[in-house]
Amino acid sequence: MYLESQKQLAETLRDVLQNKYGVQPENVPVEIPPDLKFGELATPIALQLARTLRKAPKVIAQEIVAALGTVDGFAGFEVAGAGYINARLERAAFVAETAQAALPKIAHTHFRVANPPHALVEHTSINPNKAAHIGHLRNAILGDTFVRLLRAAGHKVDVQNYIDNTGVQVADVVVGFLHLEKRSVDEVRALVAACEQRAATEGHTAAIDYLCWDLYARTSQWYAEGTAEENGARKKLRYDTLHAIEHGGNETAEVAELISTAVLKRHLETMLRLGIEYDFLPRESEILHLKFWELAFEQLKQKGVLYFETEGKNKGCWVMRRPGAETAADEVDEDAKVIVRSNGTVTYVGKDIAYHLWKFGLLGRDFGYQPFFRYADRECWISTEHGVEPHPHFGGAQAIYNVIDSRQSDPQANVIQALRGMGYTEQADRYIHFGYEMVALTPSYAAQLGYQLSEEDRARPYIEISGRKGFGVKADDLMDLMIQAAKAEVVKRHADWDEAAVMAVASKIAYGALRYYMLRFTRNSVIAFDQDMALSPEGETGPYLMYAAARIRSIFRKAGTAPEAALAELAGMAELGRFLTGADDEDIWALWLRAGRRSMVLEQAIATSEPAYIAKHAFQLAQEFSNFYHNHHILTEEDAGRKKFLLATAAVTLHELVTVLAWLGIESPEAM
RNA sequence: GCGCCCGUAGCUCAGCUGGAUAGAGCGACUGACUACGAAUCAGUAGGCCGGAGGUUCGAAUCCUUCCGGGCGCACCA
Repeated sequence: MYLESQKQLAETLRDVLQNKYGVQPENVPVEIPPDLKFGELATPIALQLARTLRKAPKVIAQEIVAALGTVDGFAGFEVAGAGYINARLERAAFVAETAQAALPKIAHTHFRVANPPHALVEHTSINPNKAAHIGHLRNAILGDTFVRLLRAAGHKVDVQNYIDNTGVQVADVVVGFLHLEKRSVDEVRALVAACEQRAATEGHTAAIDYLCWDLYARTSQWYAEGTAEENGARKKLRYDTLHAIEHGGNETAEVAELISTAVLKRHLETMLRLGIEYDFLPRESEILHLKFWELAFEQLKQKGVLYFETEGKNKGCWVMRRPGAETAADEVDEDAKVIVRSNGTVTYVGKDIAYHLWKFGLLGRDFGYQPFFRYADRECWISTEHGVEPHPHFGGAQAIYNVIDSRQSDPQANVIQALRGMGYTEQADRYIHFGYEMVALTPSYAAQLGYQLSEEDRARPYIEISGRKGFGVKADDLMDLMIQAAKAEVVKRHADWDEAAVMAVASKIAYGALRYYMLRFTRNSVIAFDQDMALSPEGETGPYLMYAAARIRSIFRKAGTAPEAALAELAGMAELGRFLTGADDEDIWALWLRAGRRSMVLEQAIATSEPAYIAKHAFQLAQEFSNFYHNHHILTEEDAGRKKFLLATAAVTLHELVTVLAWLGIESPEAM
């Protein structure tokens, strides 16, 4: 609602400027003033035009206000400060329309886009060789939330989780199974099956991903703990194993397939706990076996992006210029990125270029598809060499978002550079590296988890999770710990609830707390995770937001009416203005204004690829409601009309809060 | 050496395309439950926005430079 008012004012201003001064500024800024006393919208346009029009800003502002006259939806305009134009909204109309928009039927048609953009979001992408950890959770939660935002805005979105099932990390656990533990293929197969059975009864700590977590650590250690000669042989074994897996069609590759598939299933289960689902799982093995690279290589050579180096350190390689590289034409570009090695094999970036050509539908070849994992209402597909028919089609997107941590911005930039060099500039512009910083632990939480910290460590703002130092938290363990902690709080307050009820609510609180904590920080800020901070009922946390919603629901239970009914009643009320103009009513107006701000915040969050804006918005909404709740007693209000209005205010808050929390992937319990 | 990110209140962080008195949470201190859930709310203290130049009517925001911190820069995946 707010967004519509803002756009309308900008348009009207544009007309006025054109008619009166014959100017067409690139953009007409319409902002939200720092304080309600300045109105609900404001523009500094007169200040901007002062120079070109050679007039005092205040004079221009007055002229514009005069020319604006009356505008639908606005109560008036005034000149303030050095030359601001402040706009006051027609409050009653704004409230009525915001309430209307919250009614179910209208809400659904609100964001129907005629020709929806097709976006592809890739996130999670965990090496399928061990259990997911806390860092992976930030990736998946960020990606999943962004998917929800795009879908809320009416985009068509495919969610992909890229699986590197033929990489060194998988090779390492395969080395562990075959050479440290000396198991045969059949033994590994039996072990995978046994783990699955045990996990079904004993829980996920008995599952294959937990087992691999330890084996992977042991193998990594084993590479370095022998004599120099032994270690050399072990390194060779590692790369021979890797190459056998890449090549396929042998027992080593079969073990890799068994392990990576079983671990992948576990990752999907882990993420499903947080409501995170995928549409398609493209695997590295198919990119290799379906020879995506050969097609890409032809294109790259043809378009001159790759050239064969005949001099210098990269002699004998096919290389590509790095973005922003400047070298004279006759000089050897020693800094160039190698795409094909002198032995003829392709590097990681090369494979990634091929994969991204596929994403944009520019490769001319497709994966085979087969169903892999069943969700409540849909199927998750996986790539395969020879797929089933019929199958859905993925790829060919107009825009892509890669949720990958910031450290990988260099290879990402190389892929974008290659696309640009091939003339796919539009695609390069819509290739978004959705980067984010790492998740660490607060020193106190690291200590709580049992890690030994030095004096120096304790003074740090955060403790980095590091395989080398042995700091790591499995995602499932973390969620279990959080549920236990939440459970203790729920039991304290609801001694009469049965175990199932307590667990259901405790899980919602734990998952919501976790998701909110991962989302409240902007992407390029390091998160120092702390369970107690995330679960705190006070402050900017998930539980605080859920509590606000639970309290509103409680009001409606006591009032004996439903939020929808309260909103519907408001629609029929006349003279809403009388509830919005009193000296004590400013906080109510502020709340409606916040409630009407949803689409504005959504647009901003998508434009900047920053889900944290939504988290912030949800918090402010809850906070303003709590303020309102303490200032106005709803159920004892004697003025019947005013009581209805207060109830509708609570109803619109609940509706907005629940909607926005759903975008964040957070469910709020009825009571907590 | 080159490139990217960061430096805002005691701590952790917001601050939208430059705009009105720089905000929030936590922590500290004061208050508010015989009214809808106190897992709450209200208030107070706390800031030369890393330093210095510059552009602008206007800079936490843009440019230059320096200081301090983090991360990248493989014929590894």
